[in-house]
Amino acid sequence: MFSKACEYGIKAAIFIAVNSSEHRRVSPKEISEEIDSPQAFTAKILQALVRNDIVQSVRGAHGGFEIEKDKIATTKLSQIVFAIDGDNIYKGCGLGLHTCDENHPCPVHDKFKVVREELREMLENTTLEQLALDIKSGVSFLKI
Amino acid sequence: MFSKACEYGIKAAIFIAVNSSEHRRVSPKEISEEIDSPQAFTAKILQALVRNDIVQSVRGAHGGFEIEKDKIATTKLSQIVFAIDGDNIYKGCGLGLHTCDENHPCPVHDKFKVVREELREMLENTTLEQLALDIKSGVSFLKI
DNA sequence: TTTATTTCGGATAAATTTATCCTATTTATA
DNA sequence: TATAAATAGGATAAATTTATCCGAAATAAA
Repeated sequence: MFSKACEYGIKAAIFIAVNSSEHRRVSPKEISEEIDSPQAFTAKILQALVRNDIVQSVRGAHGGFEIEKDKIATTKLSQIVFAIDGDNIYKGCGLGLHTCDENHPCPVHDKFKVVREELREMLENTTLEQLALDIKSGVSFLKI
Repeated sequence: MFSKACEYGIKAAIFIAVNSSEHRRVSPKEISEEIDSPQAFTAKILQALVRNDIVQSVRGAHGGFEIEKDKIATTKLSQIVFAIDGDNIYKGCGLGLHTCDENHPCPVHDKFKVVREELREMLENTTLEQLALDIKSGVSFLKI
């Protein structure tokens, strides 16, 4: 469904959010350990999140990654997915046609529309804050 | 969402179904032209569909690919997807956790469940016949 | 100002997916 | 039985995704 990069990106953002809410910056090393992902690759994905203004980075000693408090509440899952995988997952044609719309639908266009719409809504209605809260309270998990 | 291989496989199966319903066998060349896919790669995918007993092949002169009439009506989209991509798309964890269930959910487990369920239902309730009929009547399209 | 710490970013490698090529095998028919 | 027409399948290549490595740049603190 999502690329590995996107899976790591989502989990990393959640972990950063959890720690930022407790005023702790975290390093790629810490992040990759907590979300069980390759460190250098995760660092690349973090760069993408920084460029897309989803995560803040602080270079140098005592640096690390963090997310502003307001952003934790306002950032949607869709923004993270978009920053890494683009919007093809909930916008593109299910069978890869270049043009696929009501006038020129692929064979699964109508049936797919429902699923894609459900996915889009889910991504747009889920905030980093909600996901981080469940991790903090031990209701959900980032690895294993 | 689906792999390229899976997209080609679905479109190929629909095209074969359309032609089989008119008692015509089709070749990989014809198929790849009609669904706009690379011929040799498509041929590989057809082999997989044959091995999974979704499509029949007839070797030698006047051979080609076909689908038995009953199978057109009973084959579900889910079977084609399963034969090529497996069931990870609607069974696996959205964030790639090895274990992800009610007892040990990933952060998006509950929210994802709805989408995955919708997808699974769609794939299991859509038959090749339905898709082929829309192509025959010019309501939907296999390329462009 | 030097040093230690930390992210940034380019180069490269490994793995997987997508795609091509060529020969073997099968089958109908002349 | 020979030939032509087809699919099967192995080997290989190209493209993309995933992953690693290392030096450059930035920053806090000694």
